[in-house]
Amino acid sequence: MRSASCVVEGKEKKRQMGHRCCSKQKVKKGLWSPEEDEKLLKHITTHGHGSWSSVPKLAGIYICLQRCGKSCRLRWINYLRPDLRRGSFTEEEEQIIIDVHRILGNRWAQIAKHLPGRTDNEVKNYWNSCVKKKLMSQGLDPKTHNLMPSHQRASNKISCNIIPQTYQQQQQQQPPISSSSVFTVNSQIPGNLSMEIRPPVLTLPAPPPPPFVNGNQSPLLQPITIPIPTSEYQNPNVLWNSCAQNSHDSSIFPHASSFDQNGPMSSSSSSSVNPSGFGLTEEHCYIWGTNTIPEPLHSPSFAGKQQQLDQQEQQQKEKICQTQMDEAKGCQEMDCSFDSSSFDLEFVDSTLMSGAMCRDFSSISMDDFAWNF
DNA sequence: AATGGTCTCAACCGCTTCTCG
DNA sequence: GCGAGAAGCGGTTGAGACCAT
Repeated sequence: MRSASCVVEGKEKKRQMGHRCCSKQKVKKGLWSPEEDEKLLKHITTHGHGSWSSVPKLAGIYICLQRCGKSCRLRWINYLRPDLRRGSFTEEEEQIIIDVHRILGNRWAQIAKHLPGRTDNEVKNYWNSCVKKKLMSQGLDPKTHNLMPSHQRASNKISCNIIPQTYQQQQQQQPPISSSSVFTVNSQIPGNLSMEIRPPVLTLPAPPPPPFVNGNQSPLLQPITIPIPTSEYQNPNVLWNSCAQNSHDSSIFPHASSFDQNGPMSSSSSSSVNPSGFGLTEEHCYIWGTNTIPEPLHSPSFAGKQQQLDQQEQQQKEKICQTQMDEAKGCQEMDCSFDSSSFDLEFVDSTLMSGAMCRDFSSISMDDFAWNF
C-alpha cells in the first residue's frame, strides 16, 4: 500500500506536469480571473471555439491566454456560455433532477440536458451538496431512491403518502416546508398514494396497450419490448401504486396518475415503473412502433441477475436490443431516431419531460398527450 | 476575535467515446 | 480495422465562504 505521503507526492508531480493534453505547454491553472474570462469570451464570440485545443493557440495570437484547450472548454461550458441560467435551483428543477436521476443514475450530462441553462457540473454539485442529503434525511437511498433498510418496517411493506407540490404552492408556503424536497412524506394523511418496497419483481406485467393518437388507439402501433440493463433503471424494486380515492386526481401525483386517466398506459394501477407511468420494468421498457415483435426476447428475470450474466450473454442482449432498435428505426410515423447509446435520453425526454414539466394534468385532456407523429 | 469544522462550487484529472485520416 | 487526437463525461479536489463554539 502506498503511503499517504507518496500519494501526495504523486499528485504534486502531476500538478507540476500539467494536463496530459498540454504537458508540453506552459499553462496556467486554477481559478480564472475576470481578465481571462473576458479574453476567452471575446475570442469565442468573435472567432468561435472551433477545435478547443486550438483555442489557446489561436487566442494566443491575439491575447496571452495561457490556458489549455480543455480548461478553456470547461470554463466556457460551465461559466461563460451566454445561455447559462445562474442562480439557485428551483423546486421544479430539483424534481426533474430527482426524477431523471431515479432512472439514469449519475449521468449528470444526461440529467443536465433536461434543465436548460444548467451544466452537468452544476447539477452534479447540487446533487452532492443538497439533493443527496435531502433524500437521505427522508430515509431514501440516493443511489437507488429506495427507502434505506433502517427505515423499512418489519412487514417489508411501507406505505407513505407523498404529496408533490407545485412550485407555486411551495413558493406560497410560509414558512417553507422543513424539507424543501418536492416530496413530503406524510404519515398523517391516510393513503392517497403508497410506495411499496417489494422483493424483486418476478413476473413481467403485460405490456400496456399502445398509446392513443388523438384519443384513438393507433392501429399502426405495436408494442416493442426492449431489454435494458438494470443499471439503466436504478430502482427496480419500487412499485408505485396509485391508491388515491380519486386516482384521476393527477394533481396529487401527476406521474403516477396521468396515464390512468384515459388508459393508454394503465391496464393496471400498479406497475414496476418509475412514476412517469410508462411501461418500464426491471429489464424491459415498452415503446411503440410499427414493427410487430410478439414476445419479449428474453424472459423476465430476477433482481441481481444482471450481475450473474457473463459478458457473452450481455453482448447477446445488446445485440438483440440493437436489432430491435434498428427495427424501430424503420418506423416513419414517429421519431425513432435514437440508438442504443442515446436511447435513455430519448426515452426520458418523451416521458419525464411530459411528466415533470406539466404539473397539473387534471385540466389537460389526453389529446394533449398525443405524441407528435 | 480566533479557531476549527462544514459546505459549496469551480476546476482539475483521468477515463471513455467519438471522429477522422 | 486501426491509431491518434479531440471531445465528453463523471469523480474528486481544494480554496474560499460560512457557521458554530
